[in-house]
Amino acid sequence: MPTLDEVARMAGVSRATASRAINGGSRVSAKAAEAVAEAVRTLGYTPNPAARSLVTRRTDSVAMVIPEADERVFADPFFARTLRIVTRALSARDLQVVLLIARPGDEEERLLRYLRGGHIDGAIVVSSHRSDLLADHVADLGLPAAFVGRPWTGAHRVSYADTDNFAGAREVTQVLIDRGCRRIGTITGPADMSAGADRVAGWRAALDAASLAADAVVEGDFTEDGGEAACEILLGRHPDIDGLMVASDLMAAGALRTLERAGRRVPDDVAVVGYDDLGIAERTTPPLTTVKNPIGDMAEEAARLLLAQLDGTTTIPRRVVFAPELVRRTSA
Amino acid sequence: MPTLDEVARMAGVSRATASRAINGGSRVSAKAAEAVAEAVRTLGYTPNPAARSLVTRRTDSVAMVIPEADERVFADPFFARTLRIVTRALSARDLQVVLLIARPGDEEERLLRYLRGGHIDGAIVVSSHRSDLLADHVADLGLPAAFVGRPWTGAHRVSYADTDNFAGAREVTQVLIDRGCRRIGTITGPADMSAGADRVAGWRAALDAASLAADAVVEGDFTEDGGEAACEILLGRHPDIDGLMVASDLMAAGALRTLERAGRRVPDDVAVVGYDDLGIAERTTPPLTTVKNPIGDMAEEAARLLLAQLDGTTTIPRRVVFAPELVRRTSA
DNA sequence: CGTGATTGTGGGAGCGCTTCCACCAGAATG
DNA sequence: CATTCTGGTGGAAGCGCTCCCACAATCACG
Repeated sequence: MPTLDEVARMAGVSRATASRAINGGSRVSAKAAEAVAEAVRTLGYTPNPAARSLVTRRTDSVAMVIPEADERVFADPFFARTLRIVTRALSARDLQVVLLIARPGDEEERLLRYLRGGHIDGAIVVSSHRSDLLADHVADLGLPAAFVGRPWTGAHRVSYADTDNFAGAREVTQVLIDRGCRRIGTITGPADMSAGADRVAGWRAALDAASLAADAVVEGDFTEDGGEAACEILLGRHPDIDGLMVASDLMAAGALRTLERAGRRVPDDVAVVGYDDLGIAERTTPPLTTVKNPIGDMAEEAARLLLAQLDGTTTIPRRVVFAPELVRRTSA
Repeated sequence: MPTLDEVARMAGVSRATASRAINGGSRVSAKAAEAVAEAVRTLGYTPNPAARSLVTRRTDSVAMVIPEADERVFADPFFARTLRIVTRALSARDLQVVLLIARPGDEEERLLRYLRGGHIDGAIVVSSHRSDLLADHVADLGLPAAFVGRPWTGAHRVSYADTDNFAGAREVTQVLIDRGCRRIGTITGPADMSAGADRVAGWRAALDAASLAADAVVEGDFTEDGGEAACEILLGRHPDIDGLMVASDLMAAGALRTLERAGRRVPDDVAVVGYDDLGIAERTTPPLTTVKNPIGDMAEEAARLLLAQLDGTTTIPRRVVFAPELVRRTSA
């Protein structure tokens, strides 16, 4: 590996000048700059990132933190999509994305050590569990960071991009009410996640406004199998259900399987709505009426929020909330 | 940020002893080790990775390289699954995974600069396009690396884990032959990917052995919409088809949609088999007879192959090929 | 009690880079 | 002609760490 010294020697300049020429090039004569460029080319020189980072105190890499048990992480297209978009947005600025999947509790200490250790300049965190205190920890560290989805705890101390899950859930539940459903149940997301909690709240608000009973509730886990099982329980407890708002399309796909097995026609016997619209909703039979979760916007915005902090443009926490959008198909 | 110097001073030892105590601890007295540990704890010391890396010439991080146009990357569950498994396997060894998604051609130069630049100790590459010369480049660099899936070019120069796509495709095509299909078409993967090419070859071999015509071929792109479109073309050209081997379940799901629209019953009019069995195959109607692509095994093995090189255990390229496994469902 | 091994320790060099600072030529100003 | 600026340059310090090496202390053994 060639070093800056060799480049400088070959170009006939000092190491200081060579360094200046390579970074930005202000205060360097055209002649010197050209000689350095030439030397870099012939030597195939690449600056040693460790040495550079040691003095600049920047690493030009950013962590993408996913505090989930990793079995769940990629079953949901949510994470993959977020990861892809964040990666693209950041690599446009020559930042590398370091992937950190940490089981909560278990590996939290190790995760924090990593975040604190100067490996990375900032972090994008996809986290909204009640139990994890990542937002507080990150705020304590003073680490530039942006959250995708409102963190359950410490939300006011960090920047985040979110969508209005409450409004989205209320709106899609209203679709059920408008088509005449009178006994409307829900399969929720995990109760310890902000998206889960907000969506039940939206469901409940719609029912309350229509003076309908809001007691047919079963908690799911955002997986397809979980939706299938939850729907069975729900059907057992409330056989008279004629409408079902499921907190994610993946769970809704599972619920549809249960309904079919139970001989309930969708939407005639039971109308079903989902949430997310990440592709799976159009492939179910029947295709799901759902709410578009603008995760593309959220992920991009989170990247922007992080970049603003890295640039030092701003240091006060900002929140950006995107509106969800109703998507009508045939399941309700 | 506390430095090693401060730790050493607080522990009442030299910087050298403190360093030894922190790494491994051989040739350090119990008393000194304890004093250092105590100082580390109270100071909240974390070694500066840049400084350490500068002298050890290791970074303890590994690149996961995905040379695909990123729109395609996460539509297929293949990448997400691979990524998850590799990440888990490597983080068990305290290696961080840096995600590199590079559009081929376009950003190849930048990718190679990154790989060469000392940012990472090794790479896991998911690549098997004819056009990319990553295997050769990586071999030229002498960078420890392992490929998931046989690279199209330079395969003999690098370690890789693969599955026998030829055998798998032949076997699943035989299912069609055995059930009495006599006019068997295929929707292939991209012709410039080794998995795509191997699977058509397997299909062809099965038909040749049974003395059946092997001319009903349309190229697909491993996406659901692509499968749908390819199936339309195929049906137009060869309306007499009674069997269809599709090179991926995702494409097969699209093909099933086309068949349904065309009024062909599956499997009675046209029997269909897919490839991959990554979850989607059980959700189609009817569920797909397919071949299990052992990507979990492949990803884990690739991680192992890389670790072996990082440990210096071995330097000669090794290949590991996993057997595919037939999964019978109702589509054929 | 001398010799040689063994264990623990600290001094110091040096990894490759950026950046501060002193310097110098030459242009612009009084 | 003396003076202030400039733009351009190189010397040298120092980022925080590991590890080589010299050295001291302890031990085993004849």
